[in-house]
Amino acid sequence: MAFPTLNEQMDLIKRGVSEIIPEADLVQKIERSIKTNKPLNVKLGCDPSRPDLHLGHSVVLRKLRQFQDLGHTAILIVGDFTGMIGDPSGKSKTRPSLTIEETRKNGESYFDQAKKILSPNNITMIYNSDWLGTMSFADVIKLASKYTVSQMLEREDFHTRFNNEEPISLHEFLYPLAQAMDSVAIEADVELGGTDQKFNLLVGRAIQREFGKEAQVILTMPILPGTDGVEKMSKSLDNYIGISDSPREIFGKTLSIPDRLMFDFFVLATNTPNSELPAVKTAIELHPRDTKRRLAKELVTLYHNTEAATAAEEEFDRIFLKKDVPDEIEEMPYGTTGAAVNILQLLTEIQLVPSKGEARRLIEQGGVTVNNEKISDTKSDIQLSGPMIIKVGKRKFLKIIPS
RNA sequence: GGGUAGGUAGCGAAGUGGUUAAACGCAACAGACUGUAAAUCUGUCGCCCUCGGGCUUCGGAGGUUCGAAUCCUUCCCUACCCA
Repeated sequence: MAFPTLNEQMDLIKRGVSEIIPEADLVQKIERSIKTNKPLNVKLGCDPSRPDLHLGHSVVLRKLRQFQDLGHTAILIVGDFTGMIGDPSGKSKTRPSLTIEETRKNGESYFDQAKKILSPNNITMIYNSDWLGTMSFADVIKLASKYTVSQMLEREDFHTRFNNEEPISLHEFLYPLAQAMDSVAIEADVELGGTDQKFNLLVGRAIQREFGKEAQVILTMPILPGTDGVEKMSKSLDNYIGISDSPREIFGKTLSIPDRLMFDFFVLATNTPNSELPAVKTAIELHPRDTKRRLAKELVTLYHNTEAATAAEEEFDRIFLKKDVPDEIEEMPYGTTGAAVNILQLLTEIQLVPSKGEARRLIEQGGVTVNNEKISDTKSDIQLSGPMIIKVGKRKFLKIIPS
């Protein structure tokens, strides 16, 4: 097959990237690849500690996909071994370690989800226990001898934690080295990662050289902020848009991002062509609401389809503009017909609200309706006369069915 | 092994005997408004209860006191310095 020209490749590769280190090496590698008709090995290590993928992960996966589209080979490394360490990059705390079984299981699920973004044609998935698992303690000592403590402390989070007198476990120093061994093992030409991975990726270059290999080029992508607009998108902060979320959720959550984040989302998380990006920027200024809707629809389309996107938008309007109810509501059998239940008891028993105190607050704040009627008294009793729709806040719905 | 400084609500961070269920910031939630689950404004943000109040929280356990997150003892955890 013929590769696109250098310029075409670089245009696509450079979209949205934070850094390419060093860019000249990348150019050289691509030129050679074109000349010899040999694809580059593009490495992405996936962190199997969190099994659910969201748009944050998609940024770098999408970059990998772009390399695939250019004809290169994607090598997805499931860090089943490094998962036992738990990558502490960008974290202020040591991560909990996983067992190899857990990381394997998460790796499978990661791959399943990544398939929504990656092409199945030119991809290899490998577990790094393949090579890390066969290293002896002597091998590890030898590997560890190739890096110094001061070099490790150059990494920002280590540095900060050290200065703040926070704990750094010894095994955390092994993580970058282990990840570097991955690059040695698969002879990576390029390794992708978030900007928080920069240090680890650079160690890969150094260790590849130590092992007499050509050093990889590193390509870092910006970290996508979460829906709160403050923290990095992550499941534990519940500020994420999952790629397996329902159309309704993707649409709604997207509309909840702050306006200033819109452009980054377009660049990093959608297929909007480079040529259209300037127009998008203008549109954000002129019609922020419509542009955010467009973003939301594009994201739904990406992970579902166009029809789902249209439906999600219609449903959104129905729920939030017309204050109507969604057309599909979760149902739950509850109580017996004819019985009367106190509203606080009802809300906590169906678990729409964690405590009666919170239920009381919500009612006082006017956030609870039953069959579209606002409940204003916390002492109200609800007559269970048939299926009833309970709404709490803006977006929690449940239909209860008395027996 | 010795010494010192720490461990406060989802996070960050005040508070060193009593109007402290615990300032403030972030995040979250509700309402109003709008251009959207944006922005802004208001309110909420330990549990229970009807207002009023009751109960349990500040690493764990015990103690002093009318009264402790705040003082003492002991245990656990972290960092730093010395050996």
